[in-house]
Amino acid sequence: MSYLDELNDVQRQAVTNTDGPVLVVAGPGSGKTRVLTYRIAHLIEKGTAPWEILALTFTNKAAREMKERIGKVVGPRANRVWAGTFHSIFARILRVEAEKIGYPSNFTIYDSDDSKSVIRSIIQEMNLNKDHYNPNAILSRISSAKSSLITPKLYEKDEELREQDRMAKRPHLHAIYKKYTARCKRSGAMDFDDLLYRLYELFQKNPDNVLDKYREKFKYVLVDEFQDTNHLQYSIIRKFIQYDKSDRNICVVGDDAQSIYAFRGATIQNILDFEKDFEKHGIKVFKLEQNYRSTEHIVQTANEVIGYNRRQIKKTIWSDKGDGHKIKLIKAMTDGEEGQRIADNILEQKNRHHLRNSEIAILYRTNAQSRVFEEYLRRYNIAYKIFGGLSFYQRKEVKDMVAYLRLAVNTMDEEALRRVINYPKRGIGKTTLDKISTVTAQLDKPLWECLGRVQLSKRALGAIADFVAMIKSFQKKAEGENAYEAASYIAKRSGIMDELKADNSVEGINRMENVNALLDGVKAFVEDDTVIDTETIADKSLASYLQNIALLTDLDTKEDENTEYVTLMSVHAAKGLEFKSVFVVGMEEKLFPSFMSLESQDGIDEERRLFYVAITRAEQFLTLSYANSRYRYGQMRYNEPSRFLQEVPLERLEEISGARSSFGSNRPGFMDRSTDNGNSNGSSGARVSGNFKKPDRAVSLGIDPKDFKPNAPTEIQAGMKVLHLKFGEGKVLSIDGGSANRIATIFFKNASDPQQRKIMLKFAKLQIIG
DNA sequence: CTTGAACCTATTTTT
DNA sequence: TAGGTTCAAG
Repeated sequence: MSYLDELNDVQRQAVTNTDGPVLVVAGPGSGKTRVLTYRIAHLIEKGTAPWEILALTFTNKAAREMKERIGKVVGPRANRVWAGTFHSIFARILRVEAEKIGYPSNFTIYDSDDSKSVIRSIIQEMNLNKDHYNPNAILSRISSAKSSLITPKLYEKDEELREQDRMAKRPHLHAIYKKYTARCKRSGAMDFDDLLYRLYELFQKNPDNVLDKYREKFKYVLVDEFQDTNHLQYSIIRKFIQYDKSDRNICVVGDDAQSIYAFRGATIQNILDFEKDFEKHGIKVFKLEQNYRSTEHIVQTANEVIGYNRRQIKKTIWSDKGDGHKIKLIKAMTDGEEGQRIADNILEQKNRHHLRNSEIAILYRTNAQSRVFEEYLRRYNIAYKIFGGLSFYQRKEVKDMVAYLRLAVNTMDEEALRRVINYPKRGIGKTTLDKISTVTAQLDKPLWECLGRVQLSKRALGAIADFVAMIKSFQKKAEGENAYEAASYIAKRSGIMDELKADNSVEGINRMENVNALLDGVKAFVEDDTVIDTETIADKSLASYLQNIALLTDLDTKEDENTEYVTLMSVHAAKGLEFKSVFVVGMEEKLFPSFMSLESQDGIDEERRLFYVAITRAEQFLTLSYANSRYRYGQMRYNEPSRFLQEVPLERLEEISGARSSFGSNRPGFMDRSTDNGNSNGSSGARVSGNFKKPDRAVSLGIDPKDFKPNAPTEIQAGMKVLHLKFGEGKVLSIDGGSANRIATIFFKNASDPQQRKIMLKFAKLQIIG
């Protein structure tokens, strides 16, 4: 079996030890996916039927990738492996079994916006103080309750939780949880957590011995990114595998150091528990410690940094790729300067090291940071792509359209109903809706069923009757026609199309295009005949379409034909990816680590793991940067450099950038490393000295801004001597680019690294001096 | 019931 | 800053 030759010793062990419980601890870049996929391929080669294998991942992308790579070894059989995200696999099982626990099989899946909206309306209904009852906080509280298998009843009885809520001035949280649950149920809806929780409930109650069916079906279970599983997910996994006569063929793969979703209930406790739970059953542990991705400077920096965390599984990640390039640190005065300097460096790397755009990534802690980088990359004419932010399916117009589709499939879907009952405007306003809501709350029936039972004005009654008739016609279409026929009918008849057509603003046209794109997507769904996964029947109904998109995110939209762009994304989003050159920006206290994490050691530890993830994305070049000041919420804020910067080994750091001289000493602002042994972290507040205000560069160059009179951009020509406020005197070496976008390459004799800079004349202020 | 203007509030987020 | 929500007047 040739694929086994592509593995190192430990990897091969992890692949061929197929029976019994296995834990694979896999460092970054250690070939984790390869092990997982080859293990599955190996199982199939040795005679296991693909559909007897269950492989759980966290992202659609990971699942897709896995199937692809299995396919390369075993061929199209790979498609019949039950490989998918926790949510999608469980949803698939629930579609079949939901009625056993009182849900319709065509249940709606609520995304977190829907969940929040439910919570908002409950808060309103209960007349609670909005200042203390923040939907985000409440949802996360409910979510973690579910993830810990705490039902509303248990929550009510749990004094500790209740006390926490009282302390946070939201004593009625348990009541909200209860109502929320009831409301989802009467809407025939499951939120993301329910897809897990209801499956657990199903297995726990075990009607018709449904659990046995799945235990027998799945002979082998594999879990990717095990460190990101929560208690609930592990409980379900145990249901599948941990019982009397089980062979316990389970393999989990994970890295405790890369656990960055604790804020969503993930717990590395699961890894520790796993070892304990399967101790008696001959658990085998394999550690993948060789990093095939990065150079030693990068790997050792990562090792050093993560060493500051408490509690971790012992492992030594190493690389045989040689030292490579040192890690760069860029110090900037402002966020704007940071943006420019990063763009400068990207340009330089492209020139000097011949990197392509696609080999470069800028990673930040928060999505809001992308703006400045966008600005400068655009100026420099470097193609880039921003990931994250609002996804296609979260756009208002798309959600509106989808809400109609959802309603046509499941009229119990209250969130969809509320969303569109008066959009486009049809005279069913707040007052009417309030009256209906009151009745709904009394009867505890789906809102849809209450529409006819409310005392209302003639006008309102008429409007509602029209609306109901319309939705019923949609329902008929959804049942009788394929998804595209139904959807395009609904788009027209609902009035959405007319509403959008009427708006001729740029945004309006954009919205129209988005709805059309959605319809195109439906069409593609109907026409697409590729088999996505096992036993997928050619169900082209609207219901089937909705099931398909509910669990898709942004990344489903097909890749741009042009892939030559610099990647901009949050560190979270970068997990699992790799780039030749990585810029980790905004390395400042209160930003990275985030201010929300500063209160607890656990919080800091998680941020550090996040930093670890960021570092280990880089193959050859790693650049860190921070700014002394940046705009936040429209206000200038001063931040100290991130504590994590002090944890980067000095000897692996390259002192660079024009800023060096203005700092004076070797590592200005950082206290001597020896006084900080990593255990005294808690009281770090005063550790970083405040000497970060650089003298104004212009002043230090001896130029008085008053004497500086910049010339018009068009006057600048190659060969001229010019003066720049920041960089001082320089010589224009060449000029590229068209009239409006002329870029000058200028050599500044007094600037340090890089002395040669490309400057967009349109924006630059240069004075000709000769 | 609809509209516009003041008002408020901000992490990360595989699903 | 930017966006969403809320509130008071049409």
